[in-house]
Amino acid sequence: MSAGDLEGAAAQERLARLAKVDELRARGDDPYPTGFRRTHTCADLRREWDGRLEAGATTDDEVRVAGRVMLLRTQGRLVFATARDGTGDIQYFVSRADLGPEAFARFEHDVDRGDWVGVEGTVMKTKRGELSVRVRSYTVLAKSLRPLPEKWHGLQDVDTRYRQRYVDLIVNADARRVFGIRFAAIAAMRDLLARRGYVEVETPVLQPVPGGATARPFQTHHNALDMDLSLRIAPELYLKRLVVAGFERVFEIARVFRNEGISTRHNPEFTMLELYEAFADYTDMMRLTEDLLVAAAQASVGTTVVEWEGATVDLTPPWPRRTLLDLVEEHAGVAVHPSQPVEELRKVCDHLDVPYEEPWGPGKLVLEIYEKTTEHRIAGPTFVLDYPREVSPLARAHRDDPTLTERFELIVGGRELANAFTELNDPIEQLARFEAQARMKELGDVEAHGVDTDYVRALEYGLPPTGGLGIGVDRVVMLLAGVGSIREVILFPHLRPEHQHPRPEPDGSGPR
RNA sequence: GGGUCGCUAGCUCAACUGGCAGAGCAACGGGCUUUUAACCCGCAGGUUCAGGGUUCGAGUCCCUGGCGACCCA
Repeated sequence: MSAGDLEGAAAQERLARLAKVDELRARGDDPYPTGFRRTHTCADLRREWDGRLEAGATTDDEVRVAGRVMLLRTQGRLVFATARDGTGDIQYFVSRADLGPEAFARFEHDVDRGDWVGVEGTVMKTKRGELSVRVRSYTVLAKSLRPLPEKWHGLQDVDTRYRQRYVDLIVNADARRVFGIRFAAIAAMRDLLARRGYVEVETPVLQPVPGGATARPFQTHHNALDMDLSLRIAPELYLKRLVVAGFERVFEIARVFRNEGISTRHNPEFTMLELYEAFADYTDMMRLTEDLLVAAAQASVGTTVVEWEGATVDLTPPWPRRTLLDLVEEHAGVAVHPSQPVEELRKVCDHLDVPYEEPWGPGKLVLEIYEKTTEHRIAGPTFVLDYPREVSPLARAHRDDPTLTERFELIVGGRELANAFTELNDPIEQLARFEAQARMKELGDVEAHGVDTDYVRALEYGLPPTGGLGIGVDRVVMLLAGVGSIREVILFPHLRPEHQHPRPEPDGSGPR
């Protein structure tokens, strides 16, 4: 990699560090050696010695540790360096008396903040009580060429934080905290499902008929087969094929792709936990949702009461269960039902200032009224039950009302965190639902569900009664970490290209 | 898609109503044997996001564009 992105002082500094690389090599020291055998991590050192050494104590305990130099304090013939590894940090106590004048001068000159440095020495505690390694010899393990951001304020520029997440993670403890929560939450959910006998599976990302959600897919092309494929918008239809196959409990932590705008709530690729359980229905899925989120919260933040977007969210179960229609009546002040004629519902929309489109049937109109007037006001956690059948092409009709489905969404802070239903397992009805979606697609709905005839064929072999659940992992992590933007919980979020200078048009008018 | 705000040294930020582009950290040179964002002295570092315009004079005002943040749809 060239330094084409560096100018001025930064380029100068990089050249100075490259000169140090050359000097190391000239002396026979590899600035990028093959390895370093360490005896302890920083956490090991603190665990074994921190409690039993007094300030000023020295030992003969030999250790080898390695870390990135995060802070350097030189004090005449002493250097104090704070080094950090994956477990924590430790101070290197570097003394001219211990190293000898030549090696000491080399250390002062060679080592910059940001370098990876391994040391060999003895464990001690300074007069001020800081556990340290008294360094007898050191090895540069990886010479850094670029300076780290300011040591106190860290890296603040959000654009750079996302583009160079590695730097963000080096210098910003809060970024490390957020991703620690993410990894712990995912591990906890995976563990809980494994303990309950769920099998983790992998299903196709490249799909000929993207299904399982209403969303625009990314299109791609397989050259050898000369066929168009889509990146999956959900793993749902493949996971249910596996339930047909006899896997009674399956799940996948699936990266899915939706060709939509980018915002604080949307990234074009995000992570869903989807699971299916034979002989369960959506009420079982509610209990499982509670169990999963409580496990994730306890494992990652140690509590089920969290602060999010200025509100306190109490995840202690059970969570309220409210029907969508009741909630609309409560928040919009109108009783609606998908059995009403379209004309009546359009009048309600006009009254509530909810825009609608010509092809929408009563179910879609009811959903739109809910989303525009009610959903964002639900603090939650609340299970919103019984969505209209017209907008739920994969969910089983409600046992008490055929215009509705046995489906819920979990809403917290006005946002959908999970979506679940008693699965539709009647192949004839599924085909009819697909065909209704296909008609919507013909009328211009780019998000309408495609007809997956192989999925219908699978259903014809018999899908047992099944409950299914999808959890928006990124949004759950946002909740647990208390952050407002999905970009804060995705390691490498999508951004526009970094360097894009306007290219003058031939007529001189510039880009549009 | 619309609106508001932002972009100044590698990083974090100043620069009043249009009037000499600055500080701290980092770097570089020097001092300092118990520091914790160490400290002290010195030195260097700029296409003020890009392009155009107004003006005696633009970081600052206007226009176009880029990137980002926030709000709305």
